[in-house]
Amino acid sequence: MATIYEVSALSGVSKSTVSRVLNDHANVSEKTKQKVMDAVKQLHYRPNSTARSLATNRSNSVGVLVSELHGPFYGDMLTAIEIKLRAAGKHAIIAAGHSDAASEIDGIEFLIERSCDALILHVDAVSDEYLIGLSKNSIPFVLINRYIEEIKENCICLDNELGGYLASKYLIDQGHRDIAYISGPLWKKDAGDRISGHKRALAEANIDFNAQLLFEADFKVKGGCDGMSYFIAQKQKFTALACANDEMASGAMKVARENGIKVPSDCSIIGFDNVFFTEYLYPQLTTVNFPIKEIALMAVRWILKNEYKTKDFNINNVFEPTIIARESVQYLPSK
Amino acid sequence: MATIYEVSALSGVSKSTVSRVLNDHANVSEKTKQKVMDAVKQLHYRPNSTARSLATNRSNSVGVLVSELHGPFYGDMLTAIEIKLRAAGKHAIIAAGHSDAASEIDGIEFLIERSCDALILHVDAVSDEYLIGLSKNSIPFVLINRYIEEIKENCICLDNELGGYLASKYLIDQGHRDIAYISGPLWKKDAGDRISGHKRALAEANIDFNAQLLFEADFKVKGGCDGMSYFIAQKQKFTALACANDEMASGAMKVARENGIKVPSDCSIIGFDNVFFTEYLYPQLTTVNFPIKEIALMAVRWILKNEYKTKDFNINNVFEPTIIARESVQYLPSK
DNA sequence: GTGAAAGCGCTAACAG
DNA sequence: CTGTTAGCGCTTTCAC
Repeated sequence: MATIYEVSALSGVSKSTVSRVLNDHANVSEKTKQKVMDAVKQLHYRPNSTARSLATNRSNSVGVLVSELHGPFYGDMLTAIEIKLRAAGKHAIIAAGHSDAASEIDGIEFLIERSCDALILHVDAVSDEYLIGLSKNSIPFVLINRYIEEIKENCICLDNELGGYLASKYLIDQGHRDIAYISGPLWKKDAGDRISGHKRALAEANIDFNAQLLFEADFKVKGGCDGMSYFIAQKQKFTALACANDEMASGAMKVARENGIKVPSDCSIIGFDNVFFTEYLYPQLTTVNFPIKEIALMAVRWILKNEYKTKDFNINNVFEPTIIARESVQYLPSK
Repeated sequence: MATIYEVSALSGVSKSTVSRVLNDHANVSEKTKQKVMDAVKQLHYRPNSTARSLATNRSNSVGVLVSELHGPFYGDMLTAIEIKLRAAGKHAIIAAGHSDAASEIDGIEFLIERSCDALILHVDAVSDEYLIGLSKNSIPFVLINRYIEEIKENCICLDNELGGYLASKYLIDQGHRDIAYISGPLWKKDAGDRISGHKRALAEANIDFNAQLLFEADFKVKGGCDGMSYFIAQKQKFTALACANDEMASGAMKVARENGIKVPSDCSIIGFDNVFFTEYLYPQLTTVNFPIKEIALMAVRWILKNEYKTKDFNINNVFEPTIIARESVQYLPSK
């Protein structure tokens, strides 16, 4: 790899000047600029960004930490972030936290060390305190899908409680009163919020919350399978099932089918997230839309505004979920 | 952020010595080691990896370039890579190429600039020549899912031709002779290989290839929908459909259902990749297994062996696909 | 407009 | 065992 020295030598100017033309600084004559550019081309020169970072203490790259790398949800999020960042001439450095506090902190520190200018974090295991502490640090960051009062300006999230409420309200409006619920891990904030919304909807309709109709799973397909199997074994009556995400809903649907339970005629099912494949399930899954793409884009705007001062965007910190009605929920006439 | 100078000052030793203990070099007395460690702890010192990279010309991070960041396929691949790399104390820097040659090259150069030690590439737009040229460069890289004769040692891939062959052979063995095919973009090597395999299976069974039963799509769900719609409109007779990937198969299944075509009794469908959600479709999709996780892991082993000389792994360059029989293909009794 | 020189934070010979 | 001295490749005052 050619260095700035060689460019300087070949073009016959000092390396300061080379640096100037490379960085579009004012006060460089057209002629020398041309000479430098020619040398650059001839040598296939590309500045070494490590050296540049060291000198400027700035890397034009933002670190993105997500809990998981797979799953449709994170995929959509990362894609949106990468495209938007790249369009702004910045780069994304992506790492995974695997929903484990130590691993998440390790990931954050890795990204800071790599001299990222700013961070986009989607973490759930790390404590609020850690994050609040981090905010006193110099590195700016946005938190996706998490709300912490003390640093709410840094948070961009969905109103999960409202989502949980809307889902169950939708079921209730369709005539259901015996509603089972498959939750995510209750220690996760979003899982907790969604179930709170569920309970609020029940309360509003004067339906007692039945603990036997609650199953705590893991946000994965398998958990949905387990949940449905559990409910079937319990022999509890339920005409509808709300799931805290779509993967679990698809698992539940599969088990229902295997047990001869018809969806939606025997049991209505509603998901959460509106992940791409919900549309390809049979029946197509009714779910709650999680505008993850918009949220991810907003996170990038936040970074562009607060770290790179590119433009003065309006930042919207909380997004509202909406119901996507498809085929998996059916009206239940009251007896 | 504290620097090595401050650690040196606080502990009362030179920065070389600090550097030595930080890097576990031999010949440092227990006592000074302790002093340094104390200072490190006290100052919350973490070495700046940018400076370190510049000095060593090595970053302990490997660049991963994929065509897309979303989709179950890439998600599984990235997860496997990230976990394995991290277990070896290395880090992944991930970028996307978006199946566009310029963008892919840009991504590769970005990763090189960031002084990655090695690269894992999953690219399809960039030319063979570029890659061959790159191999003459100093940076080692593995190519996932692409075979180039000249640099075959760097390639880790699936035998796509065999996969295409097996899929259609499976259909033929089930009694089908009128087989439609929805392909990926034909300029992509893997799409081309898969269809070659399809043709070989047909030829072997003395079935003429019918160009009207071929639809070139884009490997996306939408393409599968379009393909199925096209075949229906054509009014060509076909009792089975092979799709070059699962997303397209799911799209085709959806359109079939919307048109009253029952899968598999009216039309058998086979996919390719064995992506996680195939199991949650209805009927569950019969498909060709693409051991992407194993392939991704092998790529990391390649890097560990060739760049970091950690262990002398055995490298397996080509993997074989297998049929995963589920519910979407049915035996067709000959008349 | 352009060059010289210092320095970003760290590692790596080379002495001692 | 430890300190001194050069850099790694680039940016950035400060002179001219």
